[in-house]
Amino acid sequence: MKDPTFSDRELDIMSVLWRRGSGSVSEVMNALDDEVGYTTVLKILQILEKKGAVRHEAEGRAYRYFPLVASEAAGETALARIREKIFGGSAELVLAQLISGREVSPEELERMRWILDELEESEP
Amino acid sequence: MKDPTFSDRELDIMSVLWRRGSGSVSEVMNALDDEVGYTTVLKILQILEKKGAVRHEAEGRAYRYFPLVASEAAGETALARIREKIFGGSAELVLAQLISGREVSPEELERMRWILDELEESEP
DNA sequence: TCTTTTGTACGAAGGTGTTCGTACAAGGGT
DNA sequence: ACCCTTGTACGAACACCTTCGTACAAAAGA
Repeated sequence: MKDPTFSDRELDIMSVLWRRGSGSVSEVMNALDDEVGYTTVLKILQILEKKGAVRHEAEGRAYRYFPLVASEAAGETALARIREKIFGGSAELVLAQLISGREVSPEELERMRWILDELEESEP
Repeated sequence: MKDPTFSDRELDIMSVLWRRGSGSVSEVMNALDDEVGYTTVLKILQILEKKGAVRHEAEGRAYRYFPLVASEAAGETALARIREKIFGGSAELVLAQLISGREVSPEELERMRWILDELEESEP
């Protein structure tokens, strides 16, 4: 699946699968923030399956769904679009927006510096 | 307009207005990457106007459209969603994805460090 | 065994996004 | 005066997303 993109509800459901690793229909339904009917969740999982974003295995009488698209791949696509269309292609502006208006712990800040350090080492 | 979100084509068009500051229908149409009919662009601008995302002024016989929603506001909404749903709420992971697989110039890297430095100063 | 529960499959309805055709108005050029 | 260009307005068509009702199957409980 190239350049994976997801609609709002699809993303909600993929998000559950990424967090938990897998999920039955009822597990996913209960993990969602909004109240969504059982058959609605099932339907969207079937749509995601047709798209190649998830697969399922039988588990007793029910199905267990697994993500096939990695969250990083979805993140790359989504982030690239935002950077390009909203921030004029500037990664700095994305970073600025990312940390503005939220408290970032010193530990997290440390780790973010570290990420930048690593980049510098690999690419001199 | 609270928590501004835009569909694909709407975002394309807002992006043009953000970059250029304003645009007539034909200016926007020509600035788009895809080939889109004149009346399609007009229609979407009218929809954006009804939503309160743009306004227009008469300019001769034509209209000139101006963005009312700031790109930062759209960016905040979009980025928050991605961080939450795709990266499990982690800003570090967003940063990691942001710089992975693209060359980042030393100057840009410097400026990104500087953004983190500034945050530390303001929030000790 | 009969009923209830738990599950999948599928179709239909309603909403939104996207596209363009067509209609119509105003100016410019000849 | 008459067309051609350039512009807005609007409706219709089509696709996709989201939701759920209904149908049906299988297992569990009475």
